[in-house]
Amino acid sequence: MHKQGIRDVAQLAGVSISTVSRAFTRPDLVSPKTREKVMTAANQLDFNISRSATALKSGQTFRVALLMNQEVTSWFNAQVFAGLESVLHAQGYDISLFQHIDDAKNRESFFTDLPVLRNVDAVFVASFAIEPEEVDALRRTRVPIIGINTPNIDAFDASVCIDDEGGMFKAAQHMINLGHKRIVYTCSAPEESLVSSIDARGRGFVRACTAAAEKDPDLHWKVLSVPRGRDFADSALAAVLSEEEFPDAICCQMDMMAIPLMLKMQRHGYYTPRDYSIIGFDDANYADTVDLTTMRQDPYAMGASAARKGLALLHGEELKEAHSVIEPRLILRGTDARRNPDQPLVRG
Amino acid sequence: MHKQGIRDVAQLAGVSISTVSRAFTRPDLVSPKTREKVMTAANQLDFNISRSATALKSGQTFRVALLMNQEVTSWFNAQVFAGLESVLHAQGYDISLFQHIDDAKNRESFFTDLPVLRNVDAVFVASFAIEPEEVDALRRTRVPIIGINTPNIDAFDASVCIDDEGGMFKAAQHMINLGHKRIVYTCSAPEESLVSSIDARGRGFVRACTAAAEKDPDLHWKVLSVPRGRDFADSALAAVLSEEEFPDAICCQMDMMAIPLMLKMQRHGYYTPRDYSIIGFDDANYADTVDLTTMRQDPYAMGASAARKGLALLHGEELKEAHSVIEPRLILRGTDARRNPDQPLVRG
DNA sequence: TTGAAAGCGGTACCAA
DNA sequence: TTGGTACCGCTTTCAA
Repeated sequence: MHKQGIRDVAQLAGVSISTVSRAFTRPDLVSPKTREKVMTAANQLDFNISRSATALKSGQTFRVALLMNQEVTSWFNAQVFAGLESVLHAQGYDISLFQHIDDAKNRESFFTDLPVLRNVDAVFVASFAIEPEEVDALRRTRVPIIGINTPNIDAFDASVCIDDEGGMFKAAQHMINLGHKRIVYTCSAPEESLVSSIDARGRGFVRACTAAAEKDPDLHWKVLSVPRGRDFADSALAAVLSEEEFPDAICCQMDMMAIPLMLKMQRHGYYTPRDYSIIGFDDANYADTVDLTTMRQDPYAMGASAARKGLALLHGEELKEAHSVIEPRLILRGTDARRNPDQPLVRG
Repeated sequence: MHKQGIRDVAQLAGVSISTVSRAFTRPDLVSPKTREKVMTAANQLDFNISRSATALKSGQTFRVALLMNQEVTSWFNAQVFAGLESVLHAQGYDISLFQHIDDAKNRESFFTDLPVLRNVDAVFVASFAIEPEEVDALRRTRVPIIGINTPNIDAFDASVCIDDEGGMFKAAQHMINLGHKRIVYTCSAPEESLVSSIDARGRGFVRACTAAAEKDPDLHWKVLSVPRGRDFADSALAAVLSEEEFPDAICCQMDMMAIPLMLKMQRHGYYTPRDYSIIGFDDANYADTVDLTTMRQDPYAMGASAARKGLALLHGEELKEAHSVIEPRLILRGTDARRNPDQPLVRG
């Protein structure tokens, strides 16, 4: 039994191929009984409209590209992907995924070969900055380019970003307000090759602490930067434990840093909130389980929002708000406590 | 400036469109200097071969479907997706994702509308069983159907599964061998509508315990089943804590259950491995951080393997081994310890 | 090595 | 409301 095409259906139903096409795409233009005949025939022959043919004819590709750092499997990337998917799949779009764009080789080959040229209807960029010349390359696709948590937004037709700097400013301010005097910020060092959206968080921390330290000479703060990589949490743990004085508050660049840190700190005798306060960023997996106070962002919602903007753009609509900035929200849980000023700082 | 097509390139390069086509797809059939001319022209006009047109002409769709339970964002699903993606993307295939097939409505509409009919080159099914009539529906697509951790494999052209039952048998046996006498299995209850691959794990537990209890009358075991859903870990915690006697060993259906359990148990004064042993299943996120002894499976590798099988199948190749079963591996970490027979069981 | 031309499976305009 | 038909952009056979 051969593959059945639109003309087989037309023949079986005793109508023209135009009518078959309309029965699928504009059913309202076909009389009910004709439509019925067509659908019966189609069902009988296991026929369905070919997306490739529709795409070719329409000039659309029904495909978008998603560029990301590292793996899809990370919490942030998976959420963004799922958010995009939730609105795009329903509209008949596939997502063509380009992972590990932070790898210099991938990046180079992506932007020179530009496999997306004439092959996607929109490009989404998640959480890293693209260079001016890469922007130029992307522009050649002549499709909307939408940023999600991208450090610079001017290169994009639209964007959805959280206020990384403001969020970490709030987190640090919260620690300051609790009376903490020795505050550290643990983070993975920015990479020279790639500006990532989370690098702005450090600036928020520094800004809050600088301002507070001016008014309060007893307040000390420090940035503990460790290499990005598999074991960055262990590196951060080592960095904290080898400080001259144990901090009474830790601001973490992200929950994936904060959670291992607080868990492993226990093994060294430090308990939160008894001995120190700790605040994360993201409200990622297990943050609620370990009762971590953190700054919440919702990458799923950001992905969905970006997808809606992209869709609007490629339908030629004007966006009311092309660039959205979302404020992360302080989620108070159990790892922050007011410092008792009479109690000396704990030592290991 | 209008969109540039193959004939614009042909004209600019002073060749025919056939030559342009060949320059891209069969460069070896074109003389070097002609190819050079074509590529220069193509680059100048931002031209690239259209995947839609290639797809239409070739009869392939360059798209596969992936059906899954629940969200892509869960550890297992994200890993499987990434594994598939890692081999399929490189070969020019997109993945069309169908999530939440466990939802009765989605499931119904998917199998009756069958949107994948004539629109994918292969179908992958992750971690749930499909009904005989659903198999029939899928068969109408006339494309290879590949299972990943599917309870029944006979419906599939190929499959990659782990031995869920055998793995949990090993886990339980390990607890038994450590001398534990009150062993519980915590799990989320199977759903009536959907057979999931993890439901086999309970059988492995029961089999190991039944055999051991026959030889050792002091050995007691029990299955603690809680409703599937958002707070299944809290339900399991409650179930364990409200047992008449606190167990000395806990086998968990999955790490996502074991990790919250061991963490929250601490708040109630129970520490592992001091007071009880606990073993998970999956080796998922944070299992290493919390030092959880567990059974490892590698869904990323399974996805990649399934993808390779699917590709082979749709190229018409014979598979050496259509159905693979992978044994999960016991990863010994810090949450299991030999029970001291002289020490009475702890009480809360 | 290159070119001409027939389709792949639809869509949509124009006519009836 | 329905049918005829010219494409959409590429691949591929056949001929030159």
